[in-house]
Amino acid sequence: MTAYCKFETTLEILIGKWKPVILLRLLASGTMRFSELQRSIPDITKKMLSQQLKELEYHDIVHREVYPSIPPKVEYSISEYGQRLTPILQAMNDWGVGHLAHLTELYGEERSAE
Amino acid sequence: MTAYCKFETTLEILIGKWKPVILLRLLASGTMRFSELQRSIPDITKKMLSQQLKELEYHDIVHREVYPSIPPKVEYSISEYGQRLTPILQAMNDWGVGHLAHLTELYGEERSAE
DNA sequence: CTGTATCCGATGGGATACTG
DNA sequence: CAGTATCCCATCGGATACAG
Repeated sequence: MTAYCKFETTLEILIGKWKPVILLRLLASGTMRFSELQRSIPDITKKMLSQQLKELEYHDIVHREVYPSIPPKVEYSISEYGQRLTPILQAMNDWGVGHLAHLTELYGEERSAE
Repeated sequence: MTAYCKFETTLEILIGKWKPVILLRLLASGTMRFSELQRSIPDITKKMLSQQLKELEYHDIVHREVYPSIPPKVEYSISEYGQRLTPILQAMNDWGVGHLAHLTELYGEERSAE
């Protein structure tokens, strides 16, 4: 019974202003350094990037590889386990694309951005 | 290009403390009155129920049917368009259930609720 | 380079009272 | 019955400075 009410769990893990774009970048590029991610997401601050990555890492969706060199080098990637999320992300993306069109139908072009 | 980065859209529509449980109730029961929904979700306030329903209605996921009687009667249901979300909700639910088990594997029983 | 700490304003959601 | 209005607090996220 309670086992059938857990899509909030998925939602909670994906919630966070920058998690979607971080996931998208990592899915597209495979592996990225901290600074690469930061450069590829112009408006994100180090604090938020670090925080959101840490949460994704806790949930084993993102893998963090540290190279103990000077200067430090840290690489992020989608973990093997995290790959299992990609069909859902893809489905959500497809629905989102269609939905923006649907909103335009309903309310017209000018309000579709709401 | 930009058309491929819209799963945030889906996320935004589903975000809201009570939307998942509202959707679940409506999916299970088909059609429910405002007061039925409120009774079936013990801790929700009228303000939040009304607000979250209004947002779901704006996105054409929930249908609102008003019966102009005294006392007023309003029934809510998942719209036809909204049905197209259910495979995603189901997929998210399944992933969520599996993920809670995964967290238990990773961190043990006592931390799986985090 | 890869972060953490602090402060602070914006937003989300709860309690309560009021209304058509 | 089915909401809305108001106030208030907790959490989230941005700016900036500091650190290993």
